[in-house]
Amino acid sequence: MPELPEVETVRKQLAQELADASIVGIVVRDSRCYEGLAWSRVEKIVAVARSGKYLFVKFESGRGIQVHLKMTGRLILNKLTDQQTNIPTELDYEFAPHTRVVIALGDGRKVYYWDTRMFGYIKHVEDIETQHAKIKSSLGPEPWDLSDNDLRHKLQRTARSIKEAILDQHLLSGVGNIYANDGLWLAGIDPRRKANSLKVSEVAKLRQSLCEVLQRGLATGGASDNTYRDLYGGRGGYQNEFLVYGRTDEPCNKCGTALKRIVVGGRGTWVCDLCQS
DNA sequence: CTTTTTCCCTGGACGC
DNA sequence: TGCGTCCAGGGAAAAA
Repeated sequence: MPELPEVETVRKQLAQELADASIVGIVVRDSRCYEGLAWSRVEKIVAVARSGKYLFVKFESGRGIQVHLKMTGRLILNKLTDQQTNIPTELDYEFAPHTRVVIALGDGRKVYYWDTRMFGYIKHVEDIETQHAKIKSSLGPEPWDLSDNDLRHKLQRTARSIKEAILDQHLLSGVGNIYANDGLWLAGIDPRRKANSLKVSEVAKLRQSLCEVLQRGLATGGASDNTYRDLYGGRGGYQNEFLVYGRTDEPCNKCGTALKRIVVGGRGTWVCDLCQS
């Protein structure tokens, strides 16, 4: 599932590949993955931005597209040649059964929106800056963009579990199930604890831990345990170093105790009974 | 305002 | 082998 590190990985790749590029057409193969009016004109791309798990591709005209990959979405670039990279283009997304939207670029390249479960979408908007601002204002800050004290105040206002709280994009943005699980383990905090029961020192430790696991995700190109792939169809590396996520019955990295899978807020949750009490 | 519930989807896992 | 059932899960929207 694409979370902040995965989306940021794609954003960086898009920004590099689409600099000075233009879109000359969009073919919608499944309208459930596309919102907004259809259009056919040349749109020069001027920026690719991200807030939380949302992507914004901004056009010179002021228009743009908002993208959310949700659970299984991928943005895949088919290059005319791939001599600049060692990554083989083994998959042809032109004919892939789950390719939902095809974006044609002015130089002949194509960007494919691929999504099996179709929770994600591309949304075309007339005023991308206003749309970006609107989304951003509805999101909480990313873990490195607020102080320990600010986080503590936010957490004190809710009676939900700490895990549900940090997964709430209105409270904190960018953190999904993978990094929430690993961050809580790194901080030594039980995900079932009430958010407003955390001590000052625990809030600081949690924020620090979330920053750490997100940075690690960024450094490894994200987690490809499931369907996530980067812009070139490649895998990230974070799935090879999950701290607890998905590791049912495997030993805790700190104490060796078998990790357990529980359910918190309806989401799969992995804990070490000894290290997270 | 806060919290809960429902819904959107399909591939893969599982049971018989 | 094959069929039916269950489950994963981000976020919008409605309901409580």
